[in-house]
Amino acid sequence: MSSSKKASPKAPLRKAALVKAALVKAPIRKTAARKAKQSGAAARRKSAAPHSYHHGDLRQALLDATEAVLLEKGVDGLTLRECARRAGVSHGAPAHHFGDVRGLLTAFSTISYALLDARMCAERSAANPAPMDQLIATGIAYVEFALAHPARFRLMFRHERLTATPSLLETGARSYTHLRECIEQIDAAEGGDGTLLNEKTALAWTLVHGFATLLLDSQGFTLLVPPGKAAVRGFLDRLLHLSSPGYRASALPE
Amino acid sequence: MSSSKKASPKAPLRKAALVKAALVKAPIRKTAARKAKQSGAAARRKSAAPHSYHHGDLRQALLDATEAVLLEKGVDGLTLRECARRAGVSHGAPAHHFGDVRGLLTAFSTISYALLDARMCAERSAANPAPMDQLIATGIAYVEFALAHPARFRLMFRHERLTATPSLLETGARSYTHLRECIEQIDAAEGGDGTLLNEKTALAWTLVHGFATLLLDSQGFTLLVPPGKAAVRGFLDRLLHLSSPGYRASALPE
DNA sequence: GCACCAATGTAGACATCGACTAGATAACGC
DNA sequence: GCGTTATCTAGTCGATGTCTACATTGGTGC
Repeated sequence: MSSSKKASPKAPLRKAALVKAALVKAPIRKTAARKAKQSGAAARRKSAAPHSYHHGDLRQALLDATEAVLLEKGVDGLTLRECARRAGVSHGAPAHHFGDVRGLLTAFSTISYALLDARMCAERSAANPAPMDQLIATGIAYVEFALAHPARFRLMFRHERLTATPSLLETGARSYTHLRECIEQIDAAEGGDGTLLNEKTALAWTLVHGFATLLLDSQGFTLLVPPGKAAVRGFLDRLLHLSSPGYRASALPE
Repeated sequence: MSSSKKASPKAPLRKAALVKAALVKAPIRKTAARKAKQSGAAARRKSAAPHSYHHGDLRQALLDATEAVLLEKGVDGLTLRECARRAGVSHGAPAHHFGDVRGLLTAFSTISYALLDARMCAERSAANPAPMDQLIATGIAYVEFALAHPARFRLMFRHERLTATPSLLETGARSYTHLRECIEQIDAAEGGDGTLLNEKTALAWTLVHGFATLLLDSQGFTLLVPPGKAAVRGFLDRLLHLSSPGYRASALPE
């Protein structure tokens, strides 16, 4: 039973369940149900606002709970029931908003991609307008998002846990678009003829994604990178500069 | 085996369970247990070899089952009980060899890292001895391992599902060592003074790891890369060549 | 006002999972 | 042979995702 723990706020719920169990299949009395409802609402919302049987904004509450659980336990430690508990709601309630766990994770990932896009936009517009600086700022934004939201970032690429909805694909494509635009700007500034644009875009994406992924998931890689947020940023900056001839090349070196 | 049960290989097992359940706490009769044992062994091994209560090589059988399940269902679809079923053994048996599911996955990952190392060794020794060719061959080996064994590769970096045993860390460090040696060879050939060696190693690792990871886990990245194994290899080759000035640089460009 | 309805939430059931335990069996050293 | 140890079976427990039946609510149409 979901109310098996934490005596105080959920006690009435458990009491109602016990009453029902004792009556064995008897119809739930409305009075008991009403009491359970009210204190349940009290538990789920700290405010003194009037409660109701319905949550009010369960969808957002579940997304918030998802973020909290992801932070604490990672993608694999996340369960639908835990999110429901944190939202102060029964374990079946999320189904009305997200269908199943894939639906919840997909919605959460879509939001995460939008956050990544927002960060890349912000860093890009704050950076020097020189094309290479634009690319570097965009790449750093990508990595810093991953480091700031590791569980979000990991989930975004766990497509076996997600459903490829149109909005997920659309928001997911935006980070690519940013990099692509930067590469095209560099190519134009260098008087390039558009050769190797796919390769150059892939090089930039590969670099920032590989860096973020290894930093998050490889013990050994961490030893290569100096500790501290500023030092990591500086290291990444050097990496991007080391590869900068590749973005300007008009033909393959060597 | 007095009871005729060719219909289902597990019928005798189930029957024995029912018998035991019916007797409720009564000691298991050795005759029934023996029958269950023998046909259980028959189910687990297709050969006509003499069966025994003990599997003989359950550890390897579980690792084989792990590979099969990973191929079919991915890391998240793998369960200890499914591996036990495929090995023809009860669901508790794996605990004696791997402790828990983390132990099984850790052992499997250690083997996978060794396979990656073997592949990198082979490609490296088969390549042109020129330092840059050595690096490119090593990088391609890394990516081709990931593409050939996607579930293995993904598991290797899911450290929240693994235990950092010494052998895992040791085998896991070898791929880094390969890249590092290639970078040092290039630096020596260019008459470098060893500056930026960490950055250059990270650049190479980042590139191949990001490429492999994106190719496996990003729908959008796949669109950048031409289809087909040879085309992917060629694309990666161009990426590595594009970044080649970075490995030779004696200082940061620009 | 008011009856109805779709949306939302609760509670229980079910199969399955990982982990743990007690006990059965086999292999091995003596 | 005999005892010790490793291996395997079967049962149990709490937890999970999903499904279903039912309760509650807010709104819509009359």
